[in-house]
Amino acid sequence: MARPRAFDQSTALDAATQRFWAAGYAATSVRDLGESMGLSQASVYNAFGDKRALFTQCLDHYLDANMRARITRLEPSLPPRQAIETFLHEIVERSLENRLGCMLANAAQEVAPHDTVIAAIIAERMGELESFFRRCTEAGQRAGTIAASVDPIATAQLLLTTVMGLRVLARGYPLRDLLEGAARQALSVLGSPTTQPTERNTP
Amino acid sequence: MARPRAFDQSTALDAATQRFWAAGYAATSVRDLGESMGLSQASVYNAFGDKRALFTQCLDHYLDANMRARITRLEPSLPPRQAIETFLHEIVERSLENRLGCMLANAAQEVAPHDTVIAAIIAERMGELESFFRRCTEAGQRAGTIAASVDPIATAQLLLTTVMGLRVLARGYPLRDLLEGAARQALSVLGSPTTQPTERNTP
DNA sequence: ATAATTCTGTAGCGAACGCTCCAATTCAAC
DNA sequence: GTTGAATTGGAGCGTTCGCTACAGAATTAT
Repeated sequence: MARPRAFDQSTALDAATQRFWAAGYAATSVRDLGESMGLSQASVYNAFGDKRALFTQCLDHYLDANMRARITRLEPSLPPRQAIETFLHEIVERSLENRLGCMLANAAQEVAPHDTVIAAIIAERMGELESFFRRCTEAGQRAGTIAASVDPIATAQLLLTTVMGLRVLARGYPLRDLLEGAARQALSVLGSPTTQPTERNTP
Repeated sequence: MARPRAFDQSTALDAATQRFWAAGYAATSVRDLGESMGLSQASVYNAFGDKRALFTQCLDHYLDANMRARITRLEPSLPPRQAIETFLHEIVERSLENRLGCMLANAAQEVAPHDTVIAAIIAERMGELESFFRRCTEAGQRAGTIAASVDPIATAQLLLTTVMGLRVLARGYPLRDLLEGAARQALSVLGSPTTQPTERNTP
């Protein structure tokens, strides 16, 4: 009983996400977003609300498609220690492919201090990543691949911090050697594997 | 033979730095900066050039007054391992005092990808911090307070990454327990002290 | 076909942006 | 005291900002 949308909502959200990811919130105008999505400004507002509402949708979209997808892909399919290692290695590779960094880290720095709603989203998602690292650490200890002496909570906290730090370096100091060295050293807190070696690509 | 400035250049730079630090580059207008400095727009442009030039001066000013000052204060006055530990503890404390995070990390994320000159400044300063951590690690090994088995380069890379990560978390997930746990775990890669205990505040 | 309802592009709103011009003011040098 | 160079505040330049009003196009229920 009404005219249907001439564009795909999810595709448009992808395009907008890419823009926000690359340029940040303040430096991206609604005109830029419309151009990326192939829409007029009116359609943007009609379909997504105002700029801030669109940003939160993009942030959720990004986190579902990247961080959460990575967790749900790695956690059930790999031994816990390898899941942690692969997560970090993938972050390093993605960080070297482009210098966009992580939209979560970018948003945490630019938007969170001035927007309590978005800050809550960010804190929740960071907690989600921290929990993933803690679950994997504890599972690795039960499996004997991670030293029983390490503190799973502090380890998860360090790994979360490391991921965020890597994402900052990806934007400001993007050297492969640096990112790989930091990731390798962070993983060293898991201790030597006690049953089977799970290290990869470490000369 | 000319009218002198009615304001102190350094004081004004402090005020501008605070503004940029809190709100970022794009979200701070020259009118905001003038208001913070107590100057009209014309005086701002006359004394500091355009907005971008002012930002680079603020960034340098911030880094000299914070990061570099911290290094030059700690490195000569503390044993190397304690210098590293104190550096991280101070970062945690500063991060909990306010949620401004680190202007270096903020700039790396917001400005560096779109400005090669500022990107070069940022990379150089990050290298400076990395070098500090490496020097301290090597000195600690010579002094016997840091395990000889650790890799000083990778350790410095991890510590740099940790500092950047802590600064992101300070803005998006500012929990004392999280920051302290991450810092403690990062310091654990230095190994157990072999001569005298230098740990502090670890229950 | 007609009516009802939603989408789309254009145009434009007021406000804020970075930046500049200019007359008035101020103070060291002479 | 006069001169001259630099600083100052205010007005305003053109542009872009987030957002909206509105008329026409497009589609389904009747």
